[in-house]
Amino acid sequence: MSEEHAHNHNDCIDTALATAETLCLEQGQRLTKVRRRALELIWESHRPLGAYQLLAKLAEEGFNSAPPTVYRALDFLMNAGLIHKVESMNAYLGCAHADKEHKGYFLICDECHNVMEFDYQDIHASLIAKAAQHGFELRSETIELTGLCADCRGLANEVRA
Amino acid sequence: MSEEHAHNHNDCIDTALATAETLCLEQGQRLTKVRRRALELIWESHRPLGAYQLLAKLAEEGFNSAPPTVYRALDFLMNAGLIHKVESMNAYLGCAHADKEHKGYFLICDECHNVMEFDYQDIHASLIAKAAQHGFELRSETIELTGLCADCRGLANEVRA
DNA sequence: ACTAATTTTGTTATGGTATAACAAGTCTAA
DNA sequence: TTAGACTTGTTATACCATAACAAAATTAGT
Ligand SMILES: [Zn+2]
Ligand SMILES: [Zn+2]
Ligand SMILES: [Zn+2]
Ligand SMILES: [Zn+2]
Repeated sequence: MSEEHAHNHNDCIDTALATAETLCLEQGQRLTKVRRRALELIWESHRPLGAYQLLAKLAEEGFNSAPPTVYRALDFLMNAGLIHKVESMNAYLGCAHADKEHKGYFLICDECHNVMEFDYQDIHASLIAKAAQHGFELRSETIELTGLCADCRGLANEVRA
Repeated sequence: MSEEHAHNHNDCIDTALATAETLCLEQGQRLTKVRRRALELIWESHRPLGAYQLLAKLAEEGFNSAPPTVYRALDFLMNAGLIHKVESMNAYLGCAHADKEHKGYFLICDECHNVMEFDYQDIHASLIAKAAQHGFELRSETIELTGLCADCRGLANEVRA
């Protein structure tokens, strides 16, 4: 995860939360305490967080501990475009580009479990074209790639050079 | 699902089972009764089948009705490359190209729930390249597209013309 | 401020997906 | 034939997600 490596992750969190505030304000959505805290907790790392892991963290802090609490927060955050669900992991990840309309394409490290979101217009266009060849009208895309990230390959320097 | 439309689906099943027999023989794997029947049941349609749906069908036919029965069969069939898991649906689909090394790329119809598997070397190459740009070594790909198939758009004729 | 409508949260219950752990049976090859 | 490997049976449990309805809080109109 070279882009995310050796960075001040507090910046990630601060930016994400500031973006969330702005977006919710613009769209007349309410970023309530539990929603805001859920988003912060998801952003604690670049690893996707399971719904029940999140629920446990929220419960520790005095929030209600029944599943609907966390799924409601997750639904809200997903609808607002502030997080993505990683289908292959049944887990949730903060979105770093919430202010731009986009699909979530993910690179998932099998070793450290960090996930990098990437955007790739070329692939998106290719997929639309490919689907059209089959008479298929594309609506949504789940693109989740796994493998080894740069750090886990020990190649961070070479690659970034 | 224009390619799959108006076809004799028994051919799909027969071909899939014959391929399974051959592959298992070649690889010294045992296609036992429950595994074989599970594969047939998954191939009953081009719609992915949930593990518990499959379990119910097997149970009706006198197979053991505990979850490990079905998950073991599914694990076997997936390892043998005879089926794929559709992650975004938590469901399993017969693979029509089990004899070729490939990734499963899927077009999933939101309306009729049929799934078409497609292969797309260009996209595969693009993804490897894109991953490499991030220092990432690709191991597996989950590509699941949803939308409307040709039949459900009522465009089968135009597209196939 | 008062009230009604809307949204959010609390609560209980249930359904759907998947695996751990260990025992028993079956197949295969020496 | 017997040991080892593989497969299946069985019980229990963990994890993921939603339905349904009640209560509380927020918002908007008066
Ligand atoms: Zn970060
Ligand atoms: Zn890694
Ligand atoms: Zn068919
Ligand atoms: Zn369709």
